[in-house]
Amino acid sequence: MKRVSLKDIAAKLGVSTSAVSFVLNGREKEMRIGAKLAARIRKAAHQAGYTPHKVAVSLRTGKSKIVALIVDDISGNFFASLARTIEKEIERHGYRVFYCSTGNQLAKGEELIRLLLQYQVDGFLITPVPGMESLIDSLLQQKRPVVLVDSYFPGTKAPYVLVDNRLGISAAMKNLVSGGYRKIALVMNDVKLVQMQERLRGYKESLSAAKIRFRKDLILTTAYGEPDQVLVRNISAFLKSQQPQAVLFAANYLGVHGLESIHQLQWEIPHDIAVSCFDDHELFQLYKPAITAIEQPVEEIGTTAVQLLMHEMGVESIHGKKQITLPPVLRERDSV
Amino acid sequence: MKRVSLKDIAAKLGVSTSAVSFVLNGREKEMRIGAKLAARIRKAAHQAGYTPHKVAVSLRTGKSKIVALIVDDISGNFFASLARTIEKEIERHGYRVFYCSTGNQLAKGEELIRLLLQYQVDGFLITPVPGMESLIDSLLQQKRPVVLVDSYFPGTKAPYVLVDNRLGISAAMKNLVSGGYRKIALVMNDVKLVQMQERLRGYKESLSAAKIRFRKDLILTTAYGEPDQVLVRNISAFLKSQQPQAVLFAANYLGVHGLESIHQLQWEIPHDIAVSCFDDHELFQLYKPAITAIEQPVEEIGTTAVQLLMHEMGVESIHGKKQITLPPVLRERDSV
DNA sequence: TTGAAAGCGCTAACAG
DNA sequence: CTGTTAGCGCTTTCAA
Repeated sequence: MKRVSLKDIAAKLGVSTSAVSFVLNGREKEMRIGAKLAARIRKAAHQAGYTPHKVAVSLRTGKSKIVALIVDDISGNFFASLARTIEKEIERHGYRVFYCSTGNQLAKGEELIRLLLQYQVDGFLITPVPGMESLIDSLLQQKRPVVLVDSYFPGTKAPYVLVDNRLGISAAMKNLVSGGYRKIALVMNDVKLVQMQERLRGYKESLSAAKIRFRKDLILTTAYGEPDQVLVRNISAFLKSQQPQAVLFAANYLGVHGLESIHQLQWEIPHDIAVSCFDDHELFQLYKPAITAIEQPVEEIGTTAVQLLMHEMGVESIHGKKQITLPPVLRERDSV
Repeated sequence: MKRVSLKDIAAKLGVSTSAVSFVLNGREKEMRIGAKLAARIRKAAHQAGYTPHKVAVSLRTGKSKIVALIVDDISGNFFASLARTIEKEIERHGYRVFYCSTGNQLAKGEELIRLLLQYQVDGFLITPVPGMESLIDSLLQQKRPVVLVDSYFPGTKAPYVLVDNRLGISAAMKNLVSGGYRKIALVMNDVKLVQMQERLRGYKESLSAAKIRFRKDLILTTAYGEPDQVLVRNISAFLKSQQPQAVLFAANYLGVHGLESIHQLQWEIPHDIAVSCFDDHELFQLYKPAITAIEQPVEEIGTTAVQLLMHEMGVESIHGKKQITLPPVLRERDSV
């Protein structure tokens, strides 16, 4: 039982393939094909169970109706929710999503993009990592539709959408300060991404707004990618030596491991130390006590990213800014 | 700046496209093309930055070097780890993975498979859900390479790989029984999948092995997909009315929510109730007390699945059984 | 040893 | 109003 092709059904009806093609693409007016012929074609196609051969269409048109979502870690928490809303949103526009992860390796990112280009993907949704800058620029130069998600490069021309990192940290800090905490530590990582810088900036600004002196030794910068064990140990040592009244984790994986550190130190939350974290995590609601966190508006990020991309691909035009930051939500719980 | 095509480089060298094609595919011997010509061709292709047009190749050969991984929930925990190992393993064989989720809707699964077939994917890795049976059978009939992961249909001809569910539950039960618990409740769900049945069977067998009478009222069967709130409430009510000495959760999401129920009841683990769970979760290590769980050998499942699929695709031949169950690992922690 | 040529299935310019 | 035809870029058979 072979596939039925356009040609097959054209032959059966004794009409030309082009007639069939146009009708089936709903463009019969352009060819001014008679209504009864159109009906016959549609009926025959349906009866034969015809479905277009996407690969052939793609080869012919240079389009694939596929967009790629490239993240650095497909098993991450943020990705999981993002993927879902993006998929749903993209489907509404008749596209499909191809998920890819670079596993935090730049080389793999390049390779991946080359490959995706070979597969004729129509657009890219990318959560950029350091060093990807030139790659993305070259995509831009080739006029490929690209939208950056969750981060961006300063000065980039690419549209992007991400949470307002500074605002998020400010909200968390305000919450801490109004709780009476003044010796507030920050645990961040050394990833050279805008969002980390913004979070640090938010921290500093909040301190000065609260007239608290900034102390460099209250900041721990961990190496990204170091083994969990080491991370936990480092955070423990840091907290032990600094004895802060409160600690703000600048990423959810830092918070998750930080909790472990605090547990090892046998400190009670919030009695011995208050805890707050940027980016929420399933665990934080369930933890005893529940951990206060800043939640990213993942859904909104997803839908906005798709909208921007559709605009870039000329599918749907939107007005207004193409570089967007969205407000986060402070989830006050029991750890402060 | 246009793509360079095979033809371009053939034209530049004044040779035929077929010569170029054969050389670039490393099949020059078959055509017995001269070594110096081959070298020239390779050099020119490299200089021109030639990369084959995958879509054209796919159209011509009917192959795409893409394998689809279809799961019901892409944001699930199990998927995350599975995806990573599968991706790594598949790449070793020169293939790519296309991740897809059906969102637990059968209709979407069908649609998805049709689509993937249109894109010429070469093989399928599927975590089956009830009702998918006929879909998978039809794939099998079309001689499409398919490997089932994490579940299977009784009597299916398709190769599959999954954890030994019965063994896992037995290990957990033995652990519980040897801890002196005799009134052991089981919280499961109503999904009509082999693995749930196997878990139930493991539970019953373990009871009789320990000479404990099976009591139907010690089993709670929750509706899959009911809202979290409801689930938590149901588990609370169940535990409260049955007052078991220990509870075994048959899936990790049940465990996670069960923990919440226990917390609401203000019961102390393991003092008031011992807890064990099938399928580990990040949370269980961090929870206080840490929760004993049966860990699935996800990596092994992934690599085995890929191996089986490669065999099905005729890429690599393996011997031995094609329907495989792998032993789980009991992670003893503090909740028993 | 090499090259010409026939398509894979579809679209779209062009000619009736 | 409708049909012919020329490819998209590549593989592979067949002839030279």
